[in-house]
Amino acid sequence: MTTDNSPATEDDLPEQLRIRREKRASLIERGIEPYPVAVARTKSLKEVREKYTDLAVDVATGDIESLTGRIIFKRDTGKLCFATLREGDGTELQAMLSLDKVGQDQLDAWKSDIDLGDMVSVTGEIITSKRGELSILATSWALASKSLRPLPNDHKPMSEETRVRMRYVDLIVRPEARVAARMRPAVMRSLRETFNSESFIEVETPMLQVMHGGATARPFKTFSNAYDMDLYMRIAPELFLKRCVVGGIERVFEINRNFRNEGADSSHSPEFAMVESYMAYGDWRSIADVTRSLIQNAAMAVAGSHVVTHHDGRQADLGGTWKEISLYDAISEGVGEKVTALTSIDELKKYATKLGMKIDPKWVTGKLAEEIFEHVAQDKLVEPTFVMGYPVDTSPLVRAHRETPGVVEKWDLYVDGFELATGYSELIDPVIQRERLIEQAQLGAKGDLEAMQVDEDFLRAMEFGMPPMGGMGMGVDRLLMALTGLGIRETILFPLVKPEAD
RNA sequence: GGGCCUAUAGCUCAGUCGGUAGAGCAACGGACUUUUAAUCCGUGGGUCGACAGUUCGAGCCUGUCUGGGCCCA
Repeated sequence: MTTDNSPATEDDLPEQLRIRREKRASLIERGIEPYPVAVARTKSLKEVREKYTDLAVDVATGDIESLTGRIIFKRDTGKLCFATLREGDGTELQAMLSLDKVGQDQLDAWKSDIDLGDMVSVTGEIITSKRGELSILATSWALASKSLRPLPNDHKPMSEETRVRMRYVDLIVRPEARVAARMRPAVMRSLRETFNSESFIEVETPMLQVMHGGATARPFKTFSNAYDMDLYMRIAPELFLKRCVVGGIERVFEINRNFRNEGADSSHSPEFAMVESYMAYGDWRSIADVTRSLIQNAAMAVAGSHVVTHHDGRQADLGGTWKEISLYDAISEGVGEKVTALTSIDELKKYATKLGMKIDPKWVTGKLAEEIFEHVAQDKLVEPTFVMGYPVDTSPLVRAHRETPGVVEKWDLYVDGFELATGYSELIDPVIQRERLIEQAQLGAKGDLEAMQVDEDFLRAMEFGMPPMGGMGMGVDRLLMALTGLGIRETILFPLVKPEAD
């Protein structure tokens, strides 16, 4: 936010903001720097907490330290003042200022100049109070940064909107926000370690693409001035990772952002982190094993167990091998009739209508089958479940099932009722691939905004020979959701939010 | 895209039947040398999301718009 120092604006400020600006001005007038370049700091609060774990009540250690933190509570009792300091990871430590240690002037200055939210450096002895609280008893103190805005009530949760709009404040006041922010990098690290231990190589492929592909989704479109042409934000890295495999990076992965210009809700964000991986000489089964390892190792890394505890206390067991169901078996069970990939669209429409579903006339046969599946089975997909065998017409990059006609070797992994990951035996025949992409392009020409384009360079790469392989993709945000039970906007530090009205 | 809920002090929220706007925390002034959301006494702080309408009178009723949340397709 830009600062506006015009007098009229200053006068319009709410009382609490105006008072703090006045305090800042007063400090400067008295020659006290409210934003010093450096303050004394010999240890973190965490280091002090870890060093003194078993002190008795009312003990003076003789150890002098300089500690910093944000003031989160203040308690003044006249000639003795208490303050709770908090540092970034949430570690707190009490600071004490007494008249006999700091003198009248410094004590008065503390009372008048220091507000909740200010950052300070306190120098003094590490002690325990008469109530046994580990504390630093100040001999001197200095302002590290003056806060010009009051912190929200530390004891009431901020509204969901305020939390998202002011994540920086959320991180100061809400422990769950601090945990969530630190869980994402822990999961990322775990994913990379799992890949590394299996000799996968991490690559970075283009986010700005000349044509979009690798998934069926609406892309964000942008424009390059230098190249004078339209570009697309990538919807998936798939086609580039497969080029890597053609080039001999036989086990490859990428963890990076994808962008999809579609709806946003509690499980969809317009930009989301995705891990995608390909394994030469693997297939849908071997890549499913890799996926399970990635998830279970991530659970172990953040929860110390394959059983994770959600924020609401509910536990989810991600351990062991996971249930597998067949997509078409589940549909057949749901509609009470035998349904296969060869069942006609008219039959499917009849079943869907009987189920009370609204049918989009643009849906192809396979899409309708998937919709029926979601309708009849989604509630049953809470424990980790591989749904095996998808229709060919919605999966243009997957090879045909080795036994079942009309089906491709694709699984979706469901956890907590949402789709967490997908995996294929990849289509490696360039001639069939071209046919599939041409079909997609024809859908696109008919107005399907999610259809893929024909990527001639990708087809050329395939024509050089692509080894048999398994591939997978998994939403990192959704993995965090599965591990924590949080909504996607709580797993993303700064989710897209519309600007506040003036 | 459709439905429902929601917007009031810095923060979290009350606000009855349409009749001059309330609480807790926070802030300001004062007291207090062992507090743990300290306590006690006192004080201030509001364009009730925006615009229009109904009405003698609107935080409250109606409409439109904007932001946020939930559910559905």
